[in-house]
Amino acid sequence: MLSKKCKYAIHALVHMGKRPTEQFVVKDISEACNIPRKFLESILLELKRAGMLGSKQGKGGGYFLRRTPPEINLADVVRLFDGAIAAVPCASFKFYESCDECEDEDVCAVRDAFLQLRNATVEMLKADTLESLLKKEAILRTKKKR
Amino acid sequence: MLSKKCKYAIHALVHMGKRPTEQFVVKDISEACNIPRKFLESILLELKRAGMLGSKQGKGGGYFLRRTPPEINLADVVRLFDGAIAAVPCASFKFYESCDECEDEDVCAVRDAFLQLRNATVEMLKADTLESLLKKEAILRTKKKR
DNA sequence: TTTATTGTCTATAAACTAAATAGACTTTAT
DNA sequence: ATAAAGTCTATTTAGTTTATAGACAATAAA
Repeated sequence: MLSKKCKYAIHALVHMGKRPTEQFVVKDISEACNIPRKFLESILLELKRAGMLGSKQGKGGGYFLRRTPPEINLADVVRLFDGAIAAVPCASFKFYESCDECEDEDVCAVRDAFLQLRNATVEMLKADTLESLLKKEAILRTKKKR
Repeated sequence: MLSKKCKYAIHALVHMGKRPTEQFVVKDISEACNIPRKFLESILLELKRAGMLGSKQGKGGGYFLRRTPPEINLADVVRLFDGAIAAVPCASFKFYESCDECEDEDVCAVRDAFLQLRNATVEMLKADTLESLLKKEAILRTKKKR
C-alpha cells in the first residue's frame, strides 16, 4: 500500500496538471482534492525540494509545475515518498539491502520473482505520466457519458 | 514493501516445498531460513489457520504442507499477511475502500492506473507457485555453475 | 510603509503498526 | 512420567504515519 502522503501527492500533481502553467495556492488544492491543508503543505514542499514543483512566496504566490506533464511520472513520486518500489529489499535497485533468509541471493527464486515484479511495476509506473493520466481521465469521462 | 512476516512466510513455505510430503519442526525452518523462532511460530500458526499448512502436536510432531506446491501461490500468501495487493484502497477488490481525493471514482485516472497495476501484479503473483519457484531455483543454480 | 497573503520551517502529538519475545498451556510418542 | 512439540495470550519495544500548531519569511498591493 502507498502511504497517504504519496497518494495525496499524486492527486495534487494530477490536479495541477490540468492547468500546467498556472499557479495554485495550497488551499485550492487542499479543497479540490480533500487533503488536510497542513499535511499538504509539507507534501508540496517535498515535491518542490525534489524539483517537481516551483513556488513563489508572498501575496499572489503559490505552487506551480516545474516540469511538463509528460515529464512527471508516478515511479518518481512513489520513490520520493515511499522509497523502494520493490516488495522486498533484495529486489530493489535504488534501495537495495540484502536479506537473511536465503543462502545465495543469485539463486534465490523468491528474489527472482520479486525482481521481475519490480521491473514490471517500474515500467508501468513510469508510463503513468501526468499527461497520460489526464488523457485517460478524458477517455473515461466520454466513455461514461455514452 | 512486504512485511517481514510475509517475507518470512514465503521463505518458510518455499523451504517446505523442497520436501513437500515431509514434516518440519519450527526449529528446523527457523535455522534453515534465519527466521526468529518465536516469530516463525506465529507465522506457521497463521498459515495453518489459512489451510496452507497442517500440523501434528507432541513429540514427533511438526508442520507440513496441506496443499501441493502448484496449489500454493504468492498472491494468497501476500493477501493473508499483508492484506490488499493493490497500492491504493480504491483499486483493491478484496479489501476495497473508497478514497476521498477524487470526485468520481469511475473517472479517476489515478485509480485506473493502480487498478491496472493491481491486475498485473495479481497475475504475476498467482503464477508464482511453490512449484514454479522451486523450478526456477533449479534453473538459476545450473545457470550459475556453467 | 503597513497589511494581508502566502510559502517555509521546526516541533510535536496522537495513533497505529511491525517485530519480536515471554511464558503458560496442551498434546502426543516413547 | 517425561521430553518434545505445537497453541495461545499477552506484552514490550521501537518505529512510522498522519496530522496539527505556531513562529517566521517573503511579497504584492493598498
